[in-house]
Amino acid sequence: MSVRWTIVKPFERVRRPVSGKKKRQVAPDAGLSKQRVVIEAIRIADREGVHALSMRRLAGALGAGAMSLYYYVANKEELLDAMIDIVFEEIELPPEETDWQSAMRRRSVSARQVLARHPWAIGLMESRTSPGPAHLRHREAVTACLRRAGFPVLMATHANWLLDVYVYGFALQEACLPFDTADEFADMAEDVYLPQLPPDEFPYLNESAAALVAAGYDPAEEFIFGLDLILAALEPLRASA
Amino acid sequence: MSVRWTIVKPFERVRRPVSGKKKRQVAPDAGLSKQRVVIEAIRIADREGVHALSMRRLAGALGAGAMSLYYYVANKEELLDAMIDIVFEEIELPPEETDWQSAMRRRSVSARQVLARHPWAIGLMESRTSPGPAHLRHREAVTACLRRAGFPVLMATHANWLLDVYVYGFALQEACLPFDTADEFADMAEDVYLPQLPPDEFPYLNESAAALVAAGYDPAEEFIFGLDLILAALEPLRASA
DNA sequence: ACTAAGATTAGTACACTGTACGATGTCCGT
DNA sequence: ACGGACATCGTACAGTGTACTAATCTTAGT
Repeated sequence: MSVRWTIVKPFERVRRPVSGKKKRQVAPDAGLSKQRVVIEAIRIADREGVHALSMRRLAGALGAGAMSLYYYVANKEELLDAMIDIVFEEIELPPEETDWQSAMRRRSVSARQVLARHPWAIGLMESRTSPGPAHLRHREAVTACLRRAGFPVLMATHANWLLDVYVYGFALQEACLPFDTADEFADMAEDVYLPQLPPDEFPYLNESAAALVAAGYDPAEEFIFGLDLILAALEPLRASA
Repeated sequence: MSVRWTIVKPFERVRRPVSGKKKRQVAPDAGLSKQRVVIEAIRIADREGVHALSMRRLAGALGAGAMSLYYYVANKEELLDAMIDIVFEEIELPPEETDWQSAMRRRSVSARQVLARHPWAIGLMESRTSPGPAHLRHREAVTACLRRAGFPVLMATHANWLLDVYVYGFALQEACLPFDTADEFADMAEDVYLPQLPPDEFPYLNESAAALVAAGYDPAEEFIFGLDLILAALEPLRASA
C-alpha cells in the first residue's frame, strides 16, 4: 500500500537548505515544500472554493507536475487535513492575563473571523475526525482557561463543547448566507428573498425579514449577541475560587 | 443551456399511473420518480457517505441507466438540494399547544436526531445557500412559535438564529466524533485519543478525557445541557404578554 | 573530481466522475 | 393509425485522484 510513503516521507522539509553553492536560479519559488503546497491549496480554496481545488490545478499553480505533490502529501485527504490545521493555527489562543469571559470572547471572535475567511473549512470538518496538532493545542488552551477560571472538570468540558458548538455553528450558518454586508442583505432580501415568500403562507418570515432590513443586519453583532448570552449563562456554573 | 429542462421537467410524476392496461410486470419498482430517486440517494448517503453517492451508483441501485436520472433532476446539485429538503421534512415542527420552551426543545431534539441520522446533510448545507420549501416552512413555524411566546420581532430573529446555530453546530461537532455511544467513546479514548496526548504537553485535555471516561459521555445529554442553558437565558428576553 | 545513494520531479495509465448528445422505445389524445 | 410527448438508454468527453515507472537533480563519500 502506501505504507512506505507515510513512513519514509519527510513531513517538514525545507528543500534546498541554506548551502546553495550552485546556481539554482531557475526561480526563487521553484522549491516545493509541504508548507508551500498547503498554503497554495488554501489560497485556491479561499478564492474559488474547495470544489475547484484539484491536484492538477494545485500543481499547476505551483508550476509543478501533478504527481510531484504526492512527495509532500500522501493523498488528498492528508492535504485537506493539513489545510484545516493551518486554519486552526490562524485562530488566536485565549489570552491568559484577562478574565475568562474576555479570553473566550477574544478567541471566539478570532475563530469566527478566520472561519469566515475560509468558509470551506467548516464543510471539511465533518468527514475528517482526527484533530491536528494546532487543533489540539487550541483545545488545550481553552480547557486550561476554563479550568483556571474555576469551572469543575466536567463543567469545563461542557462549557468548552458549548462554546465550540456556537462558534462552528455560527460559522456554518454564516457560510450559508449569500451576502456579506448589511447593505448586500437589504438588496438580497428585497430582490430575491421576499418575493419568494407569499405573505399569507409565511407571515412571520415576512415580518422578520422586513424588520431585519429596517434595522440592518450585521453578522458580527449577531455573533456577539449569542456569545455574550452564553458566556453570561455559563458564569454562575463556575466555582469562583 | 438546461433551461428547457427546468421548465418542462415534471417535478412530481408518478410514472405509470393506475391505468396499467398492458403487462408491465418487469418489476414493481421499475417506475422511477423524483421521489424514488432522491430517497434512494439519501439511503446511499446514509449508508456509505456522500462521497460514495455518484450518479452511476445511484442509477445502479435503482436499476436504471445513469442518464435516466437527469430526467428527474437537472443536475447533481439539484439532487443534493432535494435531499436536504427531505431531511428538513423529517424534522418535527414545534408543537403549538405547549409553552415555547417545550416546543423549542421538542423540535431541537428532533432536529439533532435527524441530523445524526444523516450526517452528510450538515456538510452539504455550507455551499448550498437557498433554502428549500420544507426548510422555509420550518423557519416559519419556529418564528411563529417565538413571536407568539412574546418575543419582539428582532429578538425572535436573534433567538431563532441562536437556536439554529446551536442545533446545527452540535450536529456538526457530533458528526466529527468517531464514536456513537458512551462505551465506544471509552474504548476510543483509551486506545486512540489519550496515547496521542503527552500528559506534560496537554495536562488539561488528559484530565478532562479521564473525567469523561469515568463519567460516561452521552451526546443526547450533552445536547440537552446546552439547549436548556440557552433556552433559560432567552426566557427573560421575551415580553411575557 | 567522480561516483553512488538518495531525494525530488515528471510522464503515462487506469478507473472513476458529471453530464451533453442523440437514438430509442412507449404512451396518450386525436 | 398517427404524431408528439415522455422516459430511458448507450456512447462520448473532459476532468478527477493516484499507482507505477522512469528521469533528473542534490548531496556525501571517496
